[in-house]
This record gives sequence, C-alpha cells and structure tokens, in this order.
Amino acid sequence: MARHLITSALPYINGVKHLGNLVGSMLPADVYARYLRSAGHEVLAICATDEHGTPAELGALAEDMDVAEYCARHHETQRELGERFGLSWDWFGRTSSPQNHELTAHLARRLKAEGYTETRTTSQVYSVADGRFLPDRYVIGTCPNCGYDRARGDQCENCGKQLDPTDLLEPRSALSGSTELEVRDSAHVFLLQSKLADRLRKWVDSKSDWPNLTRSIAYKWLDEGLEDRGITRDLSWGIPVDPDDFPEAAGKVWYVWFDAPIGYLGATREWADAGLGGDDPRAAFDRWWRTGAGADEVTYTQFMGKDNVPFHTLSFPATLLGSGEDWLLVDRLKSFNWLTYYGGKFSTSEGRGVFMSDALELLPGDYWRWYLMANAPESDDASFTWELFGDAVNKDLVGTFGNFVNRTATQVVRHFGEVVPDGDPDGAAEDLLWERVGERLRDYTDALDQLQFRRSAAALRALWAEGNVYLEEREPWRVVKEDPGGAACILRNALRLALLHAVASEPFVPEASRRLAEAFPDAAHTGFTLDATLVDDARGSLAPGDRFSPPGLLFTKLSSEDLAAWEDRFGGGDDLGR
RNA sequence: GGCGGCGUAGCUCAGUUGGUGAGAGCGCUCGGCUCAUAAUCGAGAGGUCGUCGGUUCGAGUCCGACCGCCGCUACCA
Repeated sequence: MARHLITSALPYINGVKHLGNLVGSMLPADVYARYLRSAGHEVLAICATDEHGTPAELGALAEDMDVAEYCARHHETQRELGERFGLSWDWFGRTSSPQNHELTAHLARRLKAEGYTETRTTSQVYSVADGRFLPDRYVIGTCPNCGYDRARGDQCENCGKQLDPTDLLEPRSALSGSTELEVRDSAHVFLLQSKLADRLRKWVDSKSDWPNLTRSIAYKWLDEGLEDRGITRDLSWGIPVDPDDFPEAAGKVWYVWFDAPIGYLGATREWADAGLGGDDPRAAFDRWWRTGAGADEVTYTQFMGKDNVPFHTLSFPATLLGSGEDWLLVDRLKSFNWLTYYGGKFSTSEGRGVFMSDALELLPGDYWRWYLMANAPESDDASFTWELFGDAVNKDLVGTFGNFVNRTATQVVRHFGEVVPDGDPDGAAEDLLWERVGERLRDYTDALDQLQFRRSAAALRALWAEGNVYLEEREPWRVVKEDPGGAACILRNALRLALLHAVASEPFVPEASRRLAEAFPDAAHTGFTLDATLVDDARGSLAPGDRFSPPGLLFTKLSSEDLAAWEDRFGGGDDLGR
C-alpha cells in the first residue's frame, strides 16, 4: 500500500465547464483516484474552484451580483455537477477560503524572506469610466500594424502581432468602450523566477519519466530564460497583500495564478480542518504536503490541460522551492491535449459544444465518463462527435458490457432461478477463460499504472468482451437442453466474471459497477482489490446457492433519432463550414 | 515573426530506443449463433504511413526542405 496525492487543475469559477475541461483534468484524475483506492492504496484527491481574477469580477458584474456571492453560487453549481459525474474527490475546496488566504500570505512572506521577491513599478492602463486598471487584453483599439480595429492590447488577433496596450491607436476599454484611459504607475511584487531557474532546471532534469509534451514545454521556457513575474494585481477581489510584509503593494491582491496552485494546499487544509484527516488538522495536512512530516512517502500526481503545464512545472514549483520549506513537489504530471467539437473549438460564445450541465440533462455520468476516457486527447487533440459518442455507448457499454451481463442474467434466472447455479465443476475451458481474463486484467492495470487512459479503456473493453467470447464458445443456451449441470457450470463462471467486471470497471463507470455489484449480495467483493489477485478472488467467489438478483439493463441504447436530435441541438459538423 | 506539436485504413486514433508480411475500435462485406437492448462471435476487404529529397544493409520511426492544420508566445485564466 502506497500513499497517493492527486490534484486536478482547478476549474475556473466563471461558469459551467465543458466536456473538454472535464476530460482534461478532473475526469482522468478521478479515474486514477478510484483505481488506486480500489487497488488498496491510500488516496487523497483534491480539487477546488479557482475564484480570483478579472473574469470573476466581470462575471459577477454581468450577473449583477456581489462577487463573493457569485463565486459561492458557482462553486456550489460546479460541486454539484462534479458529484453527478461521479467525481470522487476527497475535498472540493475554494481558492477564496480562509485557509488559502493564510497559505498564500505565508508563502509570499517566505519568498520575500528568502530573497525571491522584489517590488517594481510598472505602467498600467487605468480606465476612469470603469474605475479600474485594465489587463492588457481588456484594452482594445486599432492595430498599428494591420489596421484591424478590434485588436487586443496584448496581441492583434487579425495579424498576430504582439502588442502593448499603448501601441494601440484609439484605445478604449473592452468593458465600457470608454476612451477615457490613462497610463498610471503602480508598484507590484515580482517573483524572481530568474534566480530560481537553475534549481528548477535541475529539478526538471530529475523528472525523466515525465511525458515528452510536458518536458518539452518546461525546457522551452527554461531555455528562453525564465522571466521574473509580477504576482500582484490591482483588483479588489482576491487575496489581499499583507501590508506588513509588502507595504509598497498595500491595497493590491495576489495574482490569481499565484494563489490558484496554492489552492491545492488550501483545499487540503480545508479538508484537514473539517476533521476528515483525523483529530489533529495540522498533522493531517502536513503528512500529505511536508516531506519532513511524512509526505516524502507520498506520490504526487497532477492532471491538467497542456496550457497549464508551464505553471505546474515552473511557476508553482518556483513558489514552493523558493519558500525554503519542505513542500512536496509533483512527481507525476499528466497533461492532456484539447478535446475539440468536430475539429473546432468548444465555444461558449458561439453556443457550440457540450457543457457538463447539458450532458447530464441527456444521460447519466457513466455514459460520458466512458466515452470521454476511451477517447481522451492524450497524444493529440481529439474530436468529439455524436457519431463516435453513439458508437462508444451502443457498442461498448450496451453491446459488450451490458449485453454480457444481461444475457448471462437472463439465462441464469430462466434455468436456475435467482441463485448462483451449482452443477459441474470447472473444466479446461474455464481454466482457459480465467487465464485470458488474467492477461486482460494485467493489460488494464498496467495501462492505468502508466496513466495511459485510452489504452486502459481498450483493455477494459477487451476484458468485457471475454465474457461474450466465453459464452459463444460454450453456448449455454444449447448445452442446457441436454446437460443442465454443464450449463450451470458455464453460467456460474459467467456470473463470477460479471462480478470481476463490476470491480474492474468501477474507475470508469462507477454507477453501473455499483449496480452490478449489488446483484451479488452474498459476495465478499468489497474486500477485493483491483490488481492481479482479483482473478482468483472472483473465480473463488459466488458459492452455489448464493443469491443473485438481476441488475436489469445497465445501459440504455441510444437511437439514431436521439443522436440526430442532439447533434441538431448542439450544432454538428455541418455548422462549422468545413 | 519565434517556438512547439500534428498530418498513418471511410471515421477516431495506437505505433517504446529505426529491423520478421504496418495495427486497434468503429464503419463496410461475408459467415456462425439465436441466450441477449437486431445485441454477439468469427473471417475478410481496405493504407505508395502529407509531399520531395537525404542518411542507412534497412525508415511510419532519424535529417533537410516544402505543403496543410493546431497550439503557445509570459497582464485571460
């Protein structure tokens, strides 16, 4: 038994997340967490909403709400949606929690004490009409390079030229359209990443097991030279800078990207303070995060989209390393490419794509979990299409997994009643079956150990298919007419395999797995672990005469009418002009 | 502009450090079965691995150029 800390990139508070966000971090983190728990390990799965920054303030403004209330409401929405998707985090916290405030202030103080911060004065665009400083991209105007009249202050989307807000001709606020803009000086705290670059590179060098994508992104930033980074902002919503520590930056807040990853710590502290780690919250927290207090035995795995990699390989480690304290750094980092909608971007503004709330309106979480993980964008961007979704559901869940369980259940009940059949002892065909099952199971757990989700889904599908292959080979429907004892043996083994499926499938389709496991009220499957021992455990379970209550259909088939209607509702390939 | 990634069967994608006849799932064709949500099982067809050139005894796998798509470029998060 090992100890595993798992975090997924924090979903931003600004609205319901789409399926791309889900499959890029939260869902694979959950599959992995469930797998490790099922394999008998101690797991702490942490997530939280990322609540600070300009978009949160603007979102609250748009909904005519106090920003704290706005965040509280959206946090609850995201929590509820996550839970309905079966996300089994041990704690779903908030970066706006008191715990995160304290930790952020603490780390900033430590960085200063270690000499890794510096105050610098920068020029910022201030909008008088809006009464606030504007981030570069919230200033729009005419591009001096190509004349595009809606260029953003950081880059012109038309010609691609990088810009400074002051380069723009006829600049105006993206919020109000006001042209009453001023350039004002503002003092900000900078994190001296340049001074930490060598330590960071050495640390990245040691992570030889990281995927190519991850390492190449980290090295790219290191090779170009890590720049010092402003870690405060002129906003009202955020974690306030402690004026005792940084008097020059009093009245400002920490940059959202500084406090967001600290949210992993903050959320863990929330979990500990809630008493979920034992009576001593301090110790409960420390044994997961402080290497001097037991966290050196923890394997820490992070999940995120590829856009987040620099922050997790460089910025956040810089914060932790620079503190001079013994914080646990990430061991394994799994990053994902983008899930696209028919090859195009998921887009809120254009109303294209499927969001978590939409998805659950149509079908339970298991359906989406399976499709998304079996087609996860691991090595490249991957397309969502309704056709593929329909195939994954109808072919894999209904046709292979559900059908094996159902055809087995039907025959058992018809010929032997709602009990595990007695009959002949196992023969050579059964030895062969369980040998094949063992191989498939090994493929499956190997892939999960390596964080290869598409491969593990394919292995699980193959494991399900072994059930149908076995039935086709042994033909209990034919055997039962001449040899009821032989048929009983076949169906008994089929039931045991179904029980194995219930345990093995849990990381991907937890709800269906639970229903299936409940069909065997006398089985000791709660003690089974998802590893190589599962084969013998399953084969040795279910004594003749044990109760069996048919679970009914585990999954419902999707009609072509359903799929066509959904494609129509959400926009399909035809709308993309490709 | 700079950097990075991708381009492999109709579709979505795998292909460790270059090496026996290039793979999976779906779709398609044919066959078996009829217990099962017209589900399932088996067999088969289908690809000059984006283009051109190079290195090598040998390249989808390495190098160069080109074409196409995508992403990043540090104040969106």
